Order: sequence, then C-alpha cells, then structure tokens
Amino acid sequence: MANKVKFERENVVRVASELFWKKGFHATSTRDLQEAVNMRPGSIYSAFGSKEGLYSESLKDYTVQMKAKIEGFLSGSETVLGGLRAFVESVVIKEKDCSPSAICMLVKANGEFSDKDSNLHELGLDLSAQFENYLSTLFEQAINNGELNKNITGIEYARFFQVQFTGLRSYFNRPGVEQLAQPMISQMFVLIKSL
Amino acid sequence: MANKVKFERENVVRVASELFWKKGFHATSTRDLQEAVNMRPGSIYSAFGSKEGLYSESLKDYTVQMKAKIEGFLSGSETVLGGLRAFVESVVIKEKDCSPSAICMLVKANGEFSDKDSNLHELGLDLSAQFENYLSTLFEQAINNGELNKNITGIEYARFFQVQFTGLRSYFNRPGVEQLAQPMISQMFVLIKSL
DNA sequence: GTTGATTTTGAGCGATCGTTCAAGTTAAAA
DNA sequence: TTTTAACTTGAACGATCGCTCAAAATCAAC
Repeated sequence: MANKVKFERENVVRVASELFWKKGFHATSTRDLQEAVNMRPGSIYSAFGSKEGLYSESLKDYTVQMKAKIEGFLSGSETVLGGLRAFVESVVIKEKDCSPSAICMLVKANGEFSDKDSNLHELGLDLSAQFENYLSTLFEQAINNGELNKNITGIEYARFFQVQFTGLRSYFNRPGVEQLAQPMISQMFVLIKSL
Repeated sequence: MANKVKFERENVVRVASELFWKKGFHATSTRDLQEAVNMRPGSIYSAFGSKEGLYSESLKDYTVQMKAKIEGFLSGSETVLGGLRAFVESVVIKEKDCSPSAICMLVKANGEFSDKDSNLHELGLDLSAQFENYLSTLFEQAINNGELNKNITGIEYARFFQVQFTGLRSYFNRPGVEQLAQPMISQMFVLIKSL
C-alpha cells in the first residue's frame, strides 16, 4: 500500500495551536496556517477536514499540554499547593514574553465564540468543565494532605483558583506592571489558605 | 448650508458597540454593521473613516457607559463599596442574559489585538489604564470614608478589584453556575475589606 | 522495475471581505 | 425659485477568504 504521511501530526497541531492562541480563530487565515505548518491546503484539509477541525484539535491539545505542565510542576514539588504556585508563577511571570498570549487559550476561545450553538463554543465549555474537574481532584489531594482545611470542598477551591488565575493573567496582559506579579501571586495563595 | 446628517451619532455608536462587543472585531463584518445601524457604506465611511475607526469610537463609548453605570449605582448607595457591589451584582447576575457578552468589552479587546503596534491594541491599553485610575479614586474615597482600612492604597484596592471582577465575569461566562454568583461576589467583598 | 493505492501539490473556485466614488437626494442660503 | 454645498446611496472594485480537486509525486508490495 502506497505512501506514508510526511508530516508529524503532533508538531503540526502544536504549531497551529500557537498561532491560533496568539491571533485568535477569526484573525488566523488558512494561509497563515499553511505557512506556519509548512503544508499545502490539500494536505491540511485531508488531515483535519476544515479550519474549524484544526482549531478544535489545537484547543484540545492546548488543554493536554497545560495539564502536562501542571503535572510537571507537581512532581517537582513536595506539596500540591507548591506545585500549583510554581505553575502560576511560571505562566504569569516567566513565560510572559515568550508565550503566544498572556491569556489562556481556553479563556480566549470562550470569549471569541459567542454563537451559543456553534461547535467551537460547546467545545470550549466542555474543555473548561473538564479542566475544573481536574483542578478539583488536585485540591482534594491538598485537603487530604492537610495542606488546606476542610471548610470548603475541592470544587470550591478549584473555582476560587480559576477566578484568581484568570483575573491575574488578564491583569498582567499589559506592559509596565511586571513587578506587581510576584506579590499578587503570593497574596493569591495566602487567600486560598485562608478560605 | 446644504444638508444635515440624518443619523444620530450616539445611537449608531451604541448599536455598533453592542455588535462589536458580542462578536468581536474580526468576526463582525462591515455588512453586519451596515444592517445593524441601518446605514449604507458610504455614510459609515464618511462618518467614521473605517471599520477600525468605528470600533475605536465604539470601545471609547463602552468605557464611558460603564463609568456612567458605576456612577448611577454609587449615587444610589450610601457607601462606595455598596455602590460597587451593586454594580458587580448587576453585571454578573442581572445582565448576564441580556448583555451582548458576559465578558467586559475592554478585556475582550485586549485579548483580541495581539499585534503590539496596532492602533486598537494601544487604545485598549490606554482605556484600561484610564479605568484603573478611575477605580483608584473610588477606592481612595472609600478609604477616606472609613469604609476600608489604610493598610493598602487606593490603586492597590483597584488592582485587586479588577482581578476579582475580571475573573468572576470570565468564570460566569458559562451556563449552569448561576447560583454560585451571589456567594462568590459576597466572598469578593469580604476579601476586599480584609486586605 | 512495474504496479497501484495513497499522499502531496498548487492553481484556482465562488464567496465574502473592507472600501471607494460617481450619481442621486436633500435642504439651507441666495 | 434657483443655487449649491453637504449628505446618502449602492453598484462594484481589488484583495483575501475558506476550500476543492485533478494532476503529480511517492513508496510499499510484488
């Protein structure tokens, strides 16, 4: 049987993901994508079906990468909270200028697709719910480890974390406030422990 | 001499603003706008110069409307904090289903224009800075009224408020979590008073 | 080396994009 | 009433959009 695919699907999706993350879905043209992934339109469309299909796979991959990054920081830390804090500091401070965007790609997606019955709108909601569940399990571990008290549940800690994290990333999506990041992250974790 | 303009600039900008707010800049076509404001392309272009020009005026108008709304709640409340809380509750809870988007148009704009040297990117940063200054003056009033302690300054309260408010709006930009809004807003103001 | 299923290529389709401008309409000034 | 500057209209321009598909290239199987 014939021929083999010449591109590595993983790499293509990651490159596309970075472009979509930076520019958004509507501002990214298929020609931008062709150049970025070095494929001709026919190959892209036979592999992913449509621009929407490629975006869909890119967004799913983004959440996988994000969870992998968190796992990395967790395994490098004694505590769950320490791992999460290293993750937040890495995203908000260290990667601020090399990341495609300061804003979470999933948050951007949920903001961009306003049409309630579009596939991408539903995908964003679905992935957000999954991520919240993932965070919940982490905070339940933290509770069981005695890192956090039992006044509130894992899901409630997860909600609070998401509000703080999203708010911080949005706030630091601007120049000239870099020196505020470390103290505000510290404050965030002080507040978490005081809930 | 000659003729008078037939449209009311205020209304046109407000309608355009709602459409841009809902769909974003790139997903809103000039033909969408023509239909929404009931004007032909020539009139729009003679009045606003370009799609970007109309967006620019729409975004500026949005911030004016937002400040006006805050002023309204402030004059209906005994305290600054009470007014701000009524404002947050109105935006996050009451207007959730009639507003063009759950996300602040200014936050959306700052997320959408990634090109650092585009006019709209700079406009977003500029309006954000202005809004933070406006919030700072409000919190300074609250401090002087004795509503808040003097441990931190007005600008620091303003930053905290923005992080919480943006995070909350992003979190409640999804279906099925409505009953969490009131307790989380209460928590937000408890935290503000405890800083 | 030949075959033949599979993948890659890229010219180009129809649709839509932001925008222009000559022609038509309007109403204040003369 | 006539003039005339200002405003409105909408057909249409060139560019770009997402996407298609016939032809060329590729390589495992024989």
